[in-house]
Amino acid sequence: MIRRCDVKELDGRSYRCFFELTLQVVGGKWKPIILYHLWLEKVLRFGALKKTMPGITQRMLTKQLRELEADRLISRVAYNEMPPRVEYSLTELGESVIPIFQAMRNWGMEFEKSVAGELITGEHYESVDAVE
Amino acid sequence: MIRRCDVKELDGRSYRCFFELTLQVVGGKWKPIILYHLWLEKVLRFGALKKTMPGITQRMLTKQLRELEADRLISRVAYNEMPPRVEYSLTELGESVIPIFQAMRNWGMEFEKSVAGELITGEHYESVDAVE
DNA sequence: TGCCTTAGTATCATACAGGGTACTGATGGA
DNA sequence: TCCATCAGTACCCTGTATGATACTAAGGCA
Repeated sequence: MIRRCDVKELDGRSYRCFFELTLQVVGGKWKPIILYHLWLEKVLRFGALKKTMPGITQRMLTKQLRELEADRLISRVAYNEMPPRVEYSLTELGESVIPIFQAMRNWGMEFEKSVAGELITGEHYESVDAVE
Repeated sequence: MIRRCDVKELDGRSYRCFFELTLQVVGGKWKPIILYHLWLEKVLRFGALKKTMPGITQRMLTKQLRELEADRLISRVAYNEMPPRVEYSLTELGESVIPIFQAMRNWGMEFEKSVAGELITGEHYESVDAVE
Protein backbone atom coordinates (compact mmCIF):
# COMPACT_ATOMS: atom_id res chain seq x y z
CA MET A 1 0.00 0.00 0.00
CA ILE A 2 1.35 3.38 -1.05
CA ARG A 3 0.56 6.41 1.07
CA ARG A 4 0.60 9.86 -0.46
CA CYS A 5 1.48 13.21 1.10
CA ASP A 6 -1.23 15.76 0.41
CA VAL A 7 -0.84 19.49 0.84
CA LYS A 8 -2.62 21.33 3.64
CA GLU A 9 -3.19 25.05 3.94
CA LEU A 10 -3.59 26.84 7.25
CA ASP A 11 -3.19 30.49 8.19
CA GLY A 12 -1.26 31.35 5.02
CA ARG A 13 1.08 28.39 5.49
CA SER A 14 1.17 25.28 3.33
CA TYR A 15 2.62 21.95 4.38
CA ARG A 16 2.36 18.30 3.43
CA CYS A 17 2.70 16.80 6.90
CA PHE A 18 2.98 17.85 10.51
CA PHE A 19 6.70 17.26 10.46
CA GLU A 20 7.02 19.89 7.77
CA LEU A 21 4.76 22.26 9.69
CA THR A 22 6.96 21.88 12.75
CA LEU A 23 10.05 22.65 10.69
CA GLN A 24 8.39 25.75 9.25
CA VAL A 25 7.63 27.04 12.74
CA VAL A 26 10.82 26.21 14.64
CA GLY A 27 13.31 25.29 11.90
CA GLY A 28 15.79 27.40 9.98
CA LYS A 29 19.18 28.77 10.83
CA TRP A 30 18.35 30.89 13.86
CA LYS A 31 15.02 30.00 15.46
CA PRO A 32 16.25 26.92 17.34
CA ILE A 33 19.16 28.90 18.76
CA ILE A 34 16.90 31.75 19.83
CA LEU A 35 14.47 29.39 21.52
CA TYR A 36 17.24 27.43 23.17
CA HIS A 37 18.90 30.54 24.64
CA LEU A 38 15.57 31.86 25.86
CA TRP A 39 15.00 28.53 27.55
CA LEU A 40 18.40 28.71 29.26
CA GLU A 41 18.14 32.32 30.39
CA LYS A 42 14.35 32.65 30.83
CA VAL A 43 14.33 36.34 29.83
CA LEU A 44 16.62 38.11 27.37
CA ARG A 45 16.73 41.58 25.90
CA PHE A 46 17.21 42.09 22.16
CA GLY A 47 20.84 43.13 22.58
CA ALA A 48 21.68 40.25 24.92
CA LEU A 49 20.14 37.77 22.49
CA LYS A 50 22.24 39.27 19.73
CA LYS A 51 25.42 38.88 21.80
CA THR A 52 24.76 35.15 22.27
CA MET A 53 24.56 34.70 18.50
CA PRO A 54 27.69 36.02 16.86
CA GLY A 55 27.06 36.27 13.14
CA ILE A 56 23.37 37.17 13.21
CA THR A 57 22.44 40.62 11.92
CA GLN A 58 19.89 42.89 13.57
CA ARG A 59 17.72 42.52 10.54
CA MET A 60 17.66 38.71 10.78
CA LEU A 61 17.20 38.67 14.54
CA THR A 62 14.24 41.04 14.29
CA LYS A 63 12.72 38.96 11.52
CA GLN A 64 13.03 35.65 13.37
CA LEU A 65 11.71 37.15 16.61
CA ARG A 66 8.69 38.61 14.81
CA GLU A 67 7.87 35.25 13.27
CA LEU A 68 8.27 33.37 16.54
CA GLU A 69 6.07 35.96 18.22
CA ALA A 70 3.43 35.67 15.51
CA ASP A 71 3.41 31.90 16.06
CA ARG A 72 3.14 32.54 19.83
CA LEU A 73 6.30 30.67 20.76
CA ILE A 74 7.78 33.72 22.45
CA SER A 75 6.36 36.79 24.11
CA ARG A 76 7.68 40.30 23.62
CA VAL A 77 7.40 42.99 26.28
CA ALA A 78 8.43 46.51 25.30
CA TYR A 79 9.01 49.13 28.01
CA ASN A 80 8.33 52.67 26.91
CA GLU A 81 11.75 54.03 27.83
CA MET A 82 14.61 55.73 26.08
CA PRO A 83 16.86 54.09 25.05
CA PRO A 84 14.36 51.31 24.36
CA ARG A 85 14.13 48.13 26.38
CA VAL A 86 12.44 45.00 25.05
CA GLU A 87 12.37 41.66 26.82
CA TYR A 88 11.75 38.31 25.19
CA SER A 89 10.79 35.05 26.88
CA LEU A 90 9.32 31.66 25.97
CA THR A 91 5.60 31.05 26.09
CA GLU A 92 4.24 27.70 27.23
CA LEU A 93 4.05 26.69 23.55
CA GLY A 94 7.67 27.71 23.11
CA GLU A 95 8.74 25.62 26.08
CA SER A 96 6.90 22.60 24.72
CA VAL A 97 9.27 22.39 21.78
CA ILE A 98 12.45 22.16 23.85
CA PRO A 99 12.29 18.37 24.44
CA ILE A 100 12.31 17.86 20.68
CA PHE A 101 15.42 20.02 20.40
CA GLN A 102 17.08 17.91 23.05
CA ALA A 103 16.16 14.71 21.22
CA MET A 104 17.58 16.15 17.99
CA ARG A 105 20.67 17.32 19.85
CA ASN A 106 21.22 13.82 21.23
CA TRP A 107 20.72 12.25 17.82
CA GLY A 108 23.22 14.71 16.34
CA MET A 109 25.77 13.75 18.99
CA GLU A 110 25.39 10.05 18.19
CA PHE A 111 25.59 10.79 14.48
CA GLU A 112 28.78 12.79 14.94
CA LYS A 113 30.30 9.91 16.90
CA SER A 114 29.42 7.44 14.14
CA VAL A 115 30.81 9.73 11.44
CA ALA A 116 34.01 10.21 13.42
CA GLY A 117 34.33 6.41 13.61
CA GLU A 118 33.64 6.15 9.88
CA LEU A 119 36.37 8.68 9.12
CA ILE A 120 38.97 6.61 10.97
CA THR A 121 37.78 3.48 9.11
CA GLY A 122 37.90 5.44 5.87
CA GLU A 123 41.50 6.39 6.47
CA HIS A 124 42.32 2.76 7.08
CA TYR A 125 40.79 1.67 3.79
CA GLU A 126 42.49 4.54 2.02
CA SER A 127 45.92 3.39 3.14
CA VAL A 128 45.08 -0.17 2.12
CA ASP A 129 44.02 1.07 -1.33
CA ALA A 130 47.24 3.05 -1.59
CA VAL A 131 49.29 -0.12 -1.05
CA GLU A 132 47.68 -1.97 -3.95
CA MET B 1 25.84 33.84 32.05
CA ILE B 2 25.84 34.05 28.28
CA ARG B 3 26.63 30.94 26.26
CA ARG B 4 27.97 31.21 22.74
CA CYS B 5 27.50 28.90 19.76
CA ASP B 6 30.84 28.02 18.20
CA VAL B 7 31.27 26.52 14.76
CA LYS B 8 32.42 22.92 14.32
CA GLU B 9 33.74 21.29 11.17
CA LEU B 10 33.44 17.57 10.43
CA ASP B 11 33.62 15.66 7.18
CA GLY B 12 33.15 18.75 5.02
CA ARG B 13 30.14 19.88 7.05
CA SER B 14 30.01 22.87 9.35
CA TYR B 15 27.53 23.34 12.16
CA ARG B 16 27.19 25.33 15.36
CA CYS B 17 25.37 22.74 17.43
CA PHE B 18 24.13 19.18 17.24
CA PHE B 19 20.64 20.36 16.52
CA GLU B 20 21.89 22.06 13.39
CA LEU B 21 23.87 18.97 12.43
CA THR B 22 20.74 16.85 12.74
CA LEU B 23 18.83 19.28 10.53
CA GLN B 24 21.56 19.17 7.92
CA VAL B 25 21.39 15.37 7.81
CA VAL B 26 17.66 14.71 7.94
CA GLY B 27 16.10 18.13 7.32
CA GLY B 28 15.01 19.80 4.12
CA LYS B 29 11.97 19.44 1.96
CA TRP B 30 12.22 15.78 0.98
CA LYS B 31 14.48 13.77 3.27
CA PRO B 32 11.99 13.36 6.12
CA ILE B 33 9.35 12.14 3.67
CA ILE B 34 11.75 9.68 2.06
CA LEU B 35 12.82 8.29 5.42
CA TYR B 36 9.26 8.09 6.68
CA HIS B 37 8.02 6.17 3.64
CA LEU B 38 10.97 3.81 3.81
CA TRP B 39 10.09 3.20 7.43
CA LEU B 40 6.48 2.41 6.52
CA GLU B 41 7.23 0.16 3.55
CA LYS B 42 10.60 -1.30 4.62
CA VAL B 43 11.84 -1.59 1.00
CA LEU B 44 11.03 0.68 -1.93
CA ARG B 45 12.29 0.93 -5.49
CA PHE B 46 13.21 4.29 -6.97
CA GLY B 47 10.02 4.48 -9.02
CA ALA B 48 7.77 3.48 -6.12
CA LEU B 49 9.38 6.09 -3.91
CA LYS B 50 8.75 8.67 -6.60
CA LYS B 51 5.07 7.70 -6.82
CA THR B 52 4.60 8.29 -3.08
CA MET B 53 5.93 11.82 -3.46
CA PRO B 54 3.96 13.67 -6.10
CA GLY B 55 5.84 16.85 -6.96
CA ILE B 56 9.38 15.60 -6.55
CA THR B 57 11.50 15.45 -9.69
CA GLN B 58 13.82 12.59 -10.54
CA ARG B 59 16.76 14.90 -10.15
CA MET B 60 15.79 15.87 -6.61
CA LEU B 61 14.93 12.33 -5.57
CA THR B 62 18.28 11.06 -6.82
CA LYS B 63 20.11 13.88 -5.06
CA GLN B 64 18.39 13.33 -1.72
CA LEU B 65 18.87 9.57 -1.91
CA ARG B 66 22.57 9.99 -2.66
CA GLU B 67 23.02 12.28 0.33
CA LEU B 68 21.10 9.99 2.67
CA GLU B 69 23.16 7.09 1.43
CA ALA B 70 26.42 8.99 1.95
CA ASP B 71 25.32 9.68 5.53
CA ARG B 72 24.46 5.98 5.90
CA LEU B 73 20.81 6.54 6.78
CA ILE B 74 19.65 4.38 3.89
CA SER B 75 21.13 1.52 1.94
CA ARG B 76 20.94 1.15 -1.83
CA VAL B 77 20.94 -2.21 -3.58
CA ALA B 78 21.20 -2.17 -7.38
CA TYR B 79 20.41 -5.32 -9.36
CA ASN B 80 22.27 -5.61 -12.60
CA GLU B 81 19.19 -5.99 -14.80
CA MET B 82 17.61 -4.20 -17.68
CA PRO B 83 15.49 -2.21 -17.17
CA PRO B 84 17.33 -1.33 -13.95
CA ARG B 85 16.06 -2.23 -10.49
CA VAL B 86 17.29 -0.46 -7.38
CA GLU B 87 15.94 -1.02 -3.90
CA TYR B 88 16.23 1.39 -0.99
CA SER B 89 15.74 0.66 2.70
CA LEU B 90 16.56 2.20 6.07
CA THR B 91 19.75 1.35 7.90
CA GLU B 92 19.79 1.07 11.67
CA LEU B 93 20.96 4.70 11.80
CA GLY B 94 18.06 5.68 9.58
CA GLU B 95 15.58 3.92 11.82
CA SER B 96 16.98 5.66 14.89
CA VAL B 97 15.75 9.02 13.61
CA ILE B 98 12.12 7.98 13.25
CA PRO B 99 11.14 8.61 16.91
CA ILE B 100 12.24 12.23 16.48
CA PHE B 101 10.02 12.55 13.41
CA GLN B 102 7.12 11.21 15.41
CA ALA B 103 7.78 13.70 18.21
CA MET B 104 7.90 16.54 15.67
CA ARG B 105 4.78 15.21 14.01
CA ASN B 106 2.94 15.22 17.34
CA TRP B 107 4.14 18.72 18.14
CA GLY B 108 2.97 19.87 14.71
CA MET B 109 -0.46 18.39 15.33
CA GLU B 110 -0.78 20.22 18.65
CA PHE B 111 0.46 23.43 17.05
CA GLU B 112 -2.08 23.13 14.26
CA LYS B 113 -4.84 22.64 16.82
CA SER B 114 -3.77 25.74 18.73
CA VAL B 115 -3.56 27.81 15.54
CA ALA B 116 -6.99 26.61 14.48
CA GLY B 117 -8.32 27.69 17.89
CA GLU B 118 -6.60 31.04 17.52
CA LEU B 119 -8.20 31.55 14.12
CA ILE B 120 -11.70 31.02 15.52
CA THR B 121 -10.92 33.39 18.39
CA GLY B 122 -9.55 35.87 15.85
CA GLU B 123 -12.77 35.79 13.90
CA HIS B 124 -14.69 36.41 17.09
CA TYR B 125 -12.61 39.47 17.93
CA GLU B 126 -12.94 40.66 14.36
CA SER B 127 -16.71 40.67 14.51
CA VAL B 128 -16.57 42.42 17.89
CA ASP B 129 -14.28 45.08 16.42
CA ALA B 130 -16.62 45.49 13.47
CA VAL B 131 -19.50 46.30 15.82
CA GLU B 132 -17.65 49.09 17.59
C1' DT C 1 12.30 -0.90 -37.25
C1' DG C 2 10.53 1.48 -33.56
C1' DC C 3 8.76 1.93 -28.98
C1' DC C 4 8.34 0.60 -24.09
C1' DT C 5 10.57 0.00 -19.59
C1' DT C 6 13.69 1.97 -15.21
C1' DA C 7 16.91 4.67 -12.89
C1' DG C 8 19.12 7.72 -13.50
C1' DT C 9 22.47 12.61 -15.77
C1' DA C 10 23.08 17.06 -17.76
C1' DT C 11 21.81 21.59 -18.43
C1' DC C 12 19.51 25.62 -17.54
C1' DA C 13 16.28 28.44 -14.76
C1' DT C 14 14.14 30.42 -10.41
C1' DA C 15 12.52 31.44 -5.76
C1' DC C 16 13.34 32.43 -1.36
C1' DA C 17 16.14 32.24 2.84
C1' DG C 18 19.51 34.75 4.51
C1' DG C 19 22.98 38.74 4.61
C1' DG C 20 25.21 43.89 4.36
C1' DT C 21 24.87 48.44 5.16
C1' DA C 22 22.89 52.63 6.24
C1' DC C 23 19.41 55.05 8.70
C1' DT C 24 16.03 56.41 12.66
C1' DG C 25 14.17 58.34 17.31
C1' DA C 26 14.44 60.17 22.16
C1' DT C 27 17.32 60.81 25.86
C1' DG C 28 21.51 61.14 29.05
C1' DG C 29 26.15 62.35 29.56
C1' DA C 30 30.97 64.74 28.24
C1' DT D 1 27.30 70.72 20.75
C1' DC D 2 28.26 66.18 19.88
C1' DC D 3 28.20 61.45 20.71
C1' DA D 4 26.56 57.04 22.65
C1' DT D 5 22.73 54.12 23.67
C1' DC D 6 19.08 50.42 22.04
C1' DA D 7 15.85 48.27 19.19
C1' DG D 8 14.73 48.37 15.52
C1' DT D 9 13.47 49.65 9.58
C1' DA D 10 14.48 50.28 4.64
C1' DC D 11 16.72 48.87 0.74
C1' DC D 12 19.35 46.05 -1.99
C1' DC D 13 22.11 41.93 -2.92
C1' DT D 14 23.70 36.85 -3.03
C1' DG D 15 23.85 31.88 -2.68
C1' DT D 16 21.80 27.72 -2.18
C1' DA D 17 17.98 24.73 -2.47
C1' DT D 18 14.90 23.45 -5.52
C1' DG D 19 12.63 22.86 -10.13
C1' DA D 20 11.70 21.94 -15.44
C1' DT D 21 13.12 19.68 -19.28
C1' DA D 22 15.59 16.83 -22.20
C1' DC D 23 18.64 13.04 -22.68
C1' DT D 24 20.88 8.12 -21.84
C1' DA D 25 21.63 2.77 -21.54
C1' DA D 26 20.25 -2.05 -22.64
C1' DG D 27 17.01 -5.20 -23.37
C1' DG D 28 12.05 -7.09 -24.52
C1' DC D 29 8.41 -7.03 -27.60
C1' DA D 30 5.13 -5.74 -31.67
